[in-house]
Amino acid sequence: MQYEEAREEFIQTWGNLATQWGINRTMAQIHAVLLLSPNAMTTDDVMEELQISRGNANMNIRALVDWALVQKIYVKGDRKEFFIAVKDTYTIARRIAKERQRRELSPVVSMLEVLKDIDGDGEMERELKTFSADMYEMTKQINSLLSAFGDSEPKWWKRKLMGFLK
Amino acid sequence: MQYEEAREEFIQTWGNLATQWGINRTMAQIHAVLLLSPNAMTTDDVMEELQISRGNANMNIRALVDWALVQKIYVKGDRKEFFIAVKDTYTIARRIAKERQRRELSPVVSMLEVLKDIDGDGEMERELKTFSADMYEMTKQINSLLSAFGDSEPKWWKRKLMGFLK
DNA sequence: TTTAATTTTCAATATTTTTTGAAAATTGAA
DNA sequence: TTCAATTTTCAAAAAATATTGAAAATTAAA
Repeated sequence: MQYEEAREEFIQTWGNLATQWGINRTMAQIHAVLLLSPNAMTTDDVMEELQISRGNANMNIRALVDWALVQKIYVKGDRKEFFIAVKDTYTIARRIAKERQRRELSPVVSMLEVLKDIDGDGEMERELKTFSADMYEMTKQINSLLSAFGDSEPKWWKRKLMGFLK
Repeated sequence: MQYEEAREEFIQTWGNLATQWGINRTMAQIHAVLLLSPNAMTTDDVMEELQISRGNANMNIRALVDWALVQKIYVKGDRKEFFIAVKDTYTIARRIAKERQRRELSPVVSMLEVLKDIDGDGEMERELKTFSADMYEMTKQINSLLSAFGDSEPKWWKRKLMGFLK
C-alpha cells in the first residue's frame, strides 16, 4: 500500500469514528493529520491540508488543545502558533477516556444520585428506585475503573490489562 | 423529589447522553421509557408517552430490538406487538459495549491492520508505521477486554472489577 | 379468500449541527 | 504608542441528521 493512500485511509477512518462519538469529524481529522505529521503545524498548514476554513480550523484545534490531545508550541522568530499532537497511544487513550468520563459518565452519576431517593412506594416508584440503585452501583464501578486508568502510568496499565486477560 | 419529576429527569438525561454517543435522542428516550415501565408497552403507548410519530417510534423501537436492549412480546388475544426492556444493568452495559465495539473499535482494528505494512522508509512513512503499530497493540487489548466483558456473566465481571480496583 | 388492524417504508419536511468567512479582538515588533 | 500579523468570534449559509405522516405492505381473524 502506498503512503498517500494509507494516510488518507487513516484520516478518513479516524473522522468517521469520531462522528459515532459525538465528536465532530473535522476535529478528529485534524487530530489525525497532526498525529501523522513529524513536525509541528500551523493553523494555515491544517487549513491547506484538509481544505477547511480558518474559523473551523481554529475552533477545532482549540478543542483538541482543551482535550490535551494537542499542544501549542511557540517557535522563536515566528509570530505564528504551532501545534503538535501527543503521540503516545496510552496517553491519548487516557485523555480521551478522561474527557468522555467527564462528559458522559458524570451526568449519569449525578442524575442517579438524585433519583435514588424519590417519594412514594407504588409499583412505578419502586421500578425507578430499583433501577436507579442498580445503575448507580455499576456506573460508580465503571467510573472508578476509568479513574484508575486515567491516573496511572502506561506501564502499570499494560501490566494490569495483561493480568486481567490471562 | 416527586416521581414525575424524577422520571422526566431520567428520560431527558438518558436522551442527552445518547446524542454524545452518536445514538439518536429518541432511541434513548424510548429506551428510558421502557426501562421505567413495569409493564410491556405498545408502539402506540410509546408514541403517546413521548409525543412522537408512528414512523419514528417504529424505527427506533426496532433499533433497540436490534441492539438486544428491548424484547418483542406477543400477548395472546392481542394483535398488537408489545415491548419490554431488559432491566439487568450489567446485561444492558454488556450489550451496549458489544454494539459499540462492533461499530467503533472494529473499523479501527481493520484499518490499523492494513496500515502496518505500507511501502517506503522515509520520515513520514516511519511516523505512520510506528503510530499504527502502537495503536494496533493497544486497540487489540481494549478489544480483548471488551470481548471478555461481553462473553462473561455479571457475577464474574463484578468480581473481576472488584479485584481490579482493590 | 376478504378485510380490517397493524407494521413498515420512505419522500418530503423540520431540526440540529457544522462550516464559512469577514469583522472584531488580540498580539507583539518596531 | 502605532500597526500589521495573527487569532478569535459569531451570524449566516450549508450540510447532515432526525422526524413526520400517509401510502404500501404485512398480518391474522373471520
